[in-house]
Amino acid sequence: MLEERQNKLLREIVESYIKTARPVGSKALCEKLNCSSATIRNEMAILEGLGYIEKNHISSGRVPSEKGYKYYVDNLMKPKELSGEDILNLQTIFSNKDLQLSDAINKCMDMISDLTNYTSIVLGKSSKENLLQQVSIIPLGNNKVVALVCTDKGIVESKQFSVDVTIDIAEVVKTSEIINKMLFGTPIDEVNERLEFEIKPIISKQIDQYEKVYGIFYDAFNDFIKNSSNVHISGKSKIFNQPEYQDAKNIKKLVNKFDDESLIKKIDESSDSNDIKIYIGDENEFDDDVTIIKSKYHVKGEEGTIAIVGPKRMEYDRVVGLLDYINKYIEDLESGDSESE
Amino acid sequence: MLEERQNKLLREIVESYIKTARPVGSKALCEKLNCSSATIRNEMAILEGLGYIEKNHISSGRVPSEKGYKYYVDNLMKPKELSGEDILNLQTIFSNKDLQLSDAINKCMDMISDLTNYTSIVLGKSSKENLLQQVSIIPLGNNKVVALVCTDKGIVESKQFSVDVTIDIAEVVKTSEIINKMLFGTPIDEVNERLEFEIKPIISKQIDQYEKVYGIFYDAFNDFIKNSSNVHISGKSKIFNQPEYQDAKNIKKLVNKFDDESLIKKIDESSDSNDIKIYIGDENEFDDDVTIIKSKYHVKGEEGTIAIVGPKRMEYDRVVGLLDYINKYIEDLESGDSESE
DNA sequence: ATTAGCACTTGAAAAGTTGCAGTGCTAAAA
DNA sequence: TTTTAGCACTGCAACTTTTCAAGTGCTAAT
Repeated sequence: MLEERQNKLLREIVESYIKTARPVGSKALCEKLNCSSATIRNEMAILEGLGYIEKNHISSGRVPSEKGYKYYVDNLMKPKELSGEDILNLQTIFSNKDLQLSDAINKCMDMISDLTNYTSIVLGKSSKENLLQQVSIIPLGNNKVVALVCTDKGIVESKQFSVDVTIDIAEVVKTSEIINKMLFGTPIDEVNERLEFEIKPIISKQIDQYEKVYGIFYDAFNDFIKNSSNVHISGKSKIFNQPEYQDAKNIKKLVNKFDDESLIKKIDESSDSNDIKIYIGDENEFDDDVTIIKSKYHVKGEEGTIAIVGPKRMEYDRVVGLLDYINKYIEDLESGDSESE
Repeated sequence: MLEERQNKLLREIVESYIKTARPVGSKALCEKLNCSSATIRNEMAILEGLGYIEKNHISSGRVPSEKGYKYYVDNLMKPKELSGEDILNLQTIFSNKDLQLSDAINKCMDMISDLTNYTSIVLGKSSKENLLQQVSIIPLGNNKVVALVCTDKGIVESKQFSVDVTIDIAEVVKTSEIINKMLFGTPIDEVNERLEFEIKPIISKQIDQYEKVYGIFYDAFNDFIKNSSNVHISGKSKIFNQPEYQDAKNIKKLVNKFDDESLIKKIDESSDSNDIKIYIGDENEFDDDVTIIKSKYHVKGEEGTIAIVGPKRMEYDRVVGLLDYINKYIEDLESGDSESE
């Protein structure tokens, strides 16, 4: 732990750098700390020795190191109260009852991205905790059918199949009825197992070509699990308004990363707690030059991660404040269950 | 129309510039045209006078103007034959019968984007020519239902509703049955009209709270029409490998445009013909500095636009060749209807 | 422990230097 | 009439040099 004055100094350096993106010199801080620039230089030398701040070159001002940012967010920063306007905006989005929750979250993140000039990401995973409500077969004619899977949370995925001419579509429908009767309420990610061990033996006796019919349902459920993780990114280009993205190389590097869906999906927060987590620079897997602030949400069987991607020189207090607010809102939803028209 | 040698000269200039992205000088073309650099300079002066080529500055080589590119694509260029490898790749994608057509098109465009380092866009509109196959109501409990709409082409959209406690869900289901009986086969964009004038009078007699029940279906169909235009962009960042995107400003400008969905949707080709259309620079609404090559596809009730976005200095012959191939394939599908496992 | 003062360092911006790739024009050759 | 060789000229791009401001560390005095 640092001394009082060092804390204050570090905070001033971090906040000034966040605001201006320019290295901070000793003179600029005289007033704030009520002492001379020489004193500040001495203290700075200490902070630098401890690794909290850095120089770009020998005669430049100081810039926070990753360790410095970390110390700042852990010890010096307080989440910022939202402005009345921000609160109003967010409430407007949430109060729109026509939006499904996931859409409301997406809209919020759009707004945050707009407000902050950072990029925001929502990684929703809807398959977990979803229970099979109903599987339906809709015949289209021309030997095609649509199989659709609906869960108790109202999430629907559909898949089209061309069925072999040798198969009687009535038998496919019959199978769907058996599945509905026997597997209703099964967690969606366990359905295929039960399909194999419980349903297959039954239909093998009643239905010709049961292997092929089985395949249709197997594929449909598989598809559900695969597709139901969805990604929403807002303001991919917002972050490029930040002064660290002035040259082509940095921009391209990041554009490429935003374009790489598998990389984006890795942002998914693995921890269970709903706390806000901050990953600065090297601490995140996505990109060394950014900070990612994430938090998880769980609500009514949907879960996911919301994340803000910004430069390391990010307005930590503000972003944490915003995410705090959203989290609290979602939690209220979950517990209060204040659902009515 | 230009003279023979001028045609040849312009073609060489355009193709050289496309290949190298460097202004073309007179010396470099001596061999190709079998004459001295002085002669070429004279001809160049004429082409410049006519507006087909330009100089960046007084002592630089020549660069094609937009008019020059246009003349090139209209008069000088021949679509390039695809390499065996390209054909193989495309066929592999199309031969995968598990993919719905729209997915296959998306995959193709992904591939083209990879192959060419341009960005490709698919704007699908699936609502047109789609006929109502079935509307289903799946009750979820907790006074919620999912309404889903399926068309004869197998396209499904679903929407969740909280139904008023005063409404009997059985009546909602009953309404869905009436709709299925009466409106089966109705073009999806006409359903809501018939819903109002044919269904509403009927249910008004049979069902309590028919206004609210009506609203559910009305919203569901509306949603279908709204959501069923989908956008697929591949290789948003590919185009930045092109040498014209070396500086931050250009990149940001384009990143912003790719991020603006409403702008992307405007790319939708309005003409009816399936021809390949080329919009160079100012000719397109998207961005002055790019060329967009588009074509429309219609197949089995799905229609849409595929587009390639590249620098004006684009390999026109190759891209046109690729799109030609895809178009031809889609047309075959439509007429031949070669559908079997 | 703090501060004033000073020599020193560095990068960024401005100004200057050079060479090259390409031009237009003229006059001669075909 | 068309083509070509030759030459003076131009502008950029890349490189070097100059200048300047901002900031530092260290020393000695407070």
